[in-house]
Amino acid sequence: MVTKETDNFNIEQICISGQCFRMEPIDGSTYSVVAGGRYVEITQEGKSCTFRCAEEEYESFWRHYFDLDEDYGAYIKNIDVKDDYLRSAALLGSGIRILRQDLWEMTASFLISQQNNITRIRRCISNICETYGEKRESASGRVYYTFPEPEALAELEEDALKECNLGYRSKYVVRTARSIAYGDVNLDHIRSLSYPEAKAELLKLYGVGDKVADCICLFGLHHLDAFPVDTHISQALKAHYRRGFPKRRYKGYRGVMQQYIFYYELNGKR
DNA sequence: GTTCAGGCCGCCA
DNA sequence: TGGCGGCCTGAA
Repeated sequence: MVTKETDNFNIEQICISGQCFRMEPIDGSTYSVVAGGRYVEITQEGKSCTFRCAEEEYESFWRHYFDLDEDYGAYIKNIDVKDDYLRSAALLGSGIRILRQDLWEMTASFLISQQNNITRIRRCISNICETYGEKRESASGRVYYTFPEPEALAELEEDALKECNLGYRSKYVVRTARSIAYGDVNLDHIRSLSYPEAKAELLKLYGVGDKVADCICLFGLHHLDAFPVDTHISQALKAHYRRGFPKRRYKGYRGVMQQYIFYYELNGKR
């Protein structure tokens, strides 16, 4: 058990922000997270966060995974005081962080995300993990499944993942798994590239377009300059930034602003 | 019953 | 280079 005081960290907001599909509420204030072959339960009460894992595991993995060494308050403080819309969005989603998730898992996940709803995306990924992932048990006795390696999916028929409810996205994931497993695209190499270079390389993957590539860069490579434009963001930009989003002002952390806007659009209009 | 999801591919002008 | 039809499926 590790308990930490946190700023600008809210596990519920992160869960429903839609960047991680393997995080879910267990009860009111406790969430489970599967990442990097690990499992943890997190309980938050105000600023106090309790991670149900050993101190060593928190320090070596989860602290970095949740990007807890970064000062998101500084990003929020830099928001244009005249930009009421962005300030409201950042206020609502001030507990969001850009998680440092696995590159391959993000690639597959955002291939699945296209033209899809978040509820179904979660189910698709859960199905894939339970069918092709590795079954494990946490110290607390909870059974969970890891995300399968590309090699495990590369050998499948292109339509095999329709069994996991992927629909037409099945061949995107299988072909991409092959490209990676057979070395046509090297993820380790991509990790060493700049944002534009990495994006160009990801665009070679079948089923990866401009938007998905940006999501992979933001969530799988932590390139905070990536600014994925989906239907929601596109509509928000039209409504609130007639002359375009001031990307230059937020250079270096545009993706954080994108997440505030995305979260605000989906959860701000109750 | 309809619409529409965190789009992309393939085809056509 | 840009526009458009088609695509699996199931929440809402």
